Amino acid sequence: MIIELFGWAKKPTGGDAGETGPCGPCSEIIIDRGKAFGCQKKTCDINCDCGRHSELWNLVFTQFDRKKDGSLEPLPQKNIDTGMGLERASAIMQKMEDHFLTDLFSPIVQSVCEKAKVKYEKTNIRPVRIISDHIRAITFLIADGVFPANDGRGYVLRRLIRNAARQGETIKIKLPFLYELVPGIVKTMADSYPDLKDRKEHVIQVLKSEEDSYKRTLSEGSKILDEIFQKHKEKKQKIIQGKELFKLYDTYGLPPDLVEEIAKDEGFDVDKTGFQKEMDSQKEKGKLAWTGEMKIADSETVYAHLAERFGSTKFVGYEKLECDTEILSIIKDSVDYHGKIDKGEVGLIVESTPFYAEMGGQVFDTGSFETKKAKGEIDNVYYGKEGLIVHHLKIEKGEIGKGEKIHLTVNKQRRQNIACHHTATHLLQYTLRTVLGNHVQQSGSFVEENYLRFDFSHFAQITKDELSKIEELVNEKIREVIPVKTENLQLAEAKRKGALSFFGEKYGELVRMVSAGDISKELCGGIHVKNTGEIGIFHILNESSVGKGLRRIEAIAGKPAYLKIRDKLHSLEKISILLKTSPELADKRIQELVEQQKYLLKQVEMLTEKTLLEKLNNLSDKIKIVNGISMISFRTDGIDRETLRRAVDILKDKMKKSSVIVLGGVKDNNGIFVGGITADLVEKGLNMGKIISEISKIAGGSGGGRADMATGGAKDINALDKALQEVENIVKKQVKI
RNA sequence: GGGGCUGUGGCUCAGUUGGGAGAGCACCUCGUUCGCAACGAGGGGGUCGGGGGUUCGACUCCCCCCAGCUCCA
Repeated sequence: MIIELFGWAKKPTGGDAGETGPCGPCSEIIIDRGKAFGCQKKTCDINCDCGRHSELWNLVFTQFDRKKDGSLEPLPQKNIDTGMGLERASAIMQKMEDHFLTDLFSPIVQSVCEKAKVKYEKTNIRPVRIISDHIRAITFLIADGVFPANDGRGYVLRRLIRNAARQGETIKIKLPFLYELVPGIVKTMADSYPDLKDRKEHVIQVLKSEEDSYKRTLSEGSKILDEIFQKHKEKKQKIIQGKELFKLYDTYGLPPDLVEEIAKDEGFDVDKTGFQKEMDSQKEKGKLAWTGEMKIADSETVYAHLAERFGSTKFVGYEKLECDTEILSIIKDSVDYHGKIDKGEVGLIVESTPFYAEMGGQVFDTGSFETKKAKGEIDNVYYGKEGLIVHHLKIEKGEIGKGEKIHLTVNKQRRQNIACHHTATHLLQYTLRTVLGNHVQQSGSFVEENYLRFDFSHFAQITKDELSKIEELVNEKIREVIPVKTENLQLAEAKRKGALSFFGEKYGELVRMVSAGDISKELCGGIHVKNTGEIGIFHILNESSVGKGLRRIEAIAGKPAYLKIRDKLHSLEKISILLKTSPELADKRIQELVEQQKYLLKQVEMLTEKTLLEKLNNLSDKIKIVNGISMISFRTDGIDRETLRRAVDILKDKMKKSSVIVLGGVKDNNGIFVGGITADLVEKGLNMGKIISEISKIAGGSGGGRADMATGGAKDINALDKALQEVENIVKKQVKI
């Protein structure tokens, strides 16, 4: 029997009742699977969670925006959210009680059980279900090009992996194990998702590496936890505080339930409510930091309105660099503006444009505009809403208004440079796959006027040799002057022709394929040169790691590359002139100089020490003996703090027991004091820190240190000698006490 | 985007109100040994992640930046 229910839904992503945001009425289709599936109780109805009634499908008619005061404001754009659970549907179709026993899941469940050497029953059910569910999601996410990371969707993936790993432990499977489940999933799902097969190795590699790294994180965390146990045992405290529990999780990634388990073995309790408190306050902080987004939300609604009214902006930039068109709307301060505007910066919507808006990793075009009465610059172009291109104008002269004709011109040189970099990026991807292997997969890219960045999956460091080879091969393809073609095709047709698509990117049915001869075919909406020869030069600037298994290459192409290389050569030339050698020998020469400098510094050190020793040898007549204590208080200028300290050490060594040494001097117009006393005097209660502190004060400075060694400074250099004379009196005073 | 933690010799790390940069392993030299992590003596090696500031003096305190780990969104 099918029951249809009507109700009210908050926004589909959840949240507390009474929360603000989009909402509307909803209907749910609930299926009554018959008494046999239920709890048999008389009270059993659709609210009973016994499993007899199953929500098969739901529809949410989102049409209001709930304000803080509880009022409902109609949304400018209404929509219907609908969802039907595939697993539920198949469970019902196959008349199964448990989703995990349908043919979608049972092979996965089986392999998990085999791996863990457990049966699918009792307390094992929960962990096995979680692992089965997660590993499937994990496999698809990684196959779609997501990498474990600490933000965004990559973070969601990481959480899934860690949670699954955690569940594995409860049924005694040791990390790493998840990656071994991947082949089974690929086998089960490959019929419906043939792409999965090609990505199998990639998924396994990424997953295994993430599992290994999690294992490391856990063992690092365990060390910290052991320290906590140790400390608490000393204090005879048998509870792990909420704050500590939170810190273990927040900072070291140790899940609280794992800590709880280990703690129990050690006879400890954990404060879970305290943990929750800390967690809530962190969430609160995160929310507060979000308020800065409000303004953007404002302009988003304006763009939504405009997109509804005018539809997509017609892009003519593939063929033309300038065009005449009509002003449809002017946006000022996030409002659709109706009057004339003669100054400042505004957003502009037109009927058609040659300007490329930032998308697919390619930077926007810039350029200029002109109407009968006005002209100015266009310095930013972006999508306000899907398909709606917004131009950011700087009006320099005259005034503009809605409905007027306008002439738009793209900056040609800049556009050409961007095209060079974009095509170069495609050649780079081809080359990477040739040199490093087909596992290379684009995971991000950015192209602008004089720079390109390409992130891709690769599991080892790239050697210098490989890097030169890559640069060399790209340049070779440039010199082969290969024509670059673009064609619009059906998605299936493009795939058949072997076009590379960017995993995780959504494509419509009709796609644009950019190909350079036979070597590179990619689905791409960006701007390209007509022939690889236009690129001229390609030069790699840097190679680095962006994260685990992810590398980044930064490069430069076209005229900017030529200028860059020329600058580099110029500075090399300048360097070689300074070094009085040829560019080829410059590096060796620098190495020599560095070594020489090190040697010379050491010589200087040795010499100062030597002269210092000679000086100190002649000091015996300056020793004063008072109450059995040998005292030296001596001025020697032009010596730095470090050397004076060594001098004090040497003297201490020479004079052996019961000695007080204070050296003072002026270096670079600053007065310095350094003093030391022998260990036996420290025991008697003498304190050099105090002595230095006092004499520094006399000379208008301050100072201090340890009982056996101290340093200080003098601002009043003229009082330096007087201060040194005072040493004797201070020592006498200290000895009396 | 917002927090937390970490960054010290080739490696693993210590460094306690700011006051001489250290240990273990590795390396080099000499000697004793020559049965498996040999021993003893001596030695080389550090912009204390980078840049500012406070101070007589900063590995240590303050500010900014970079990298890694981690949590939240």
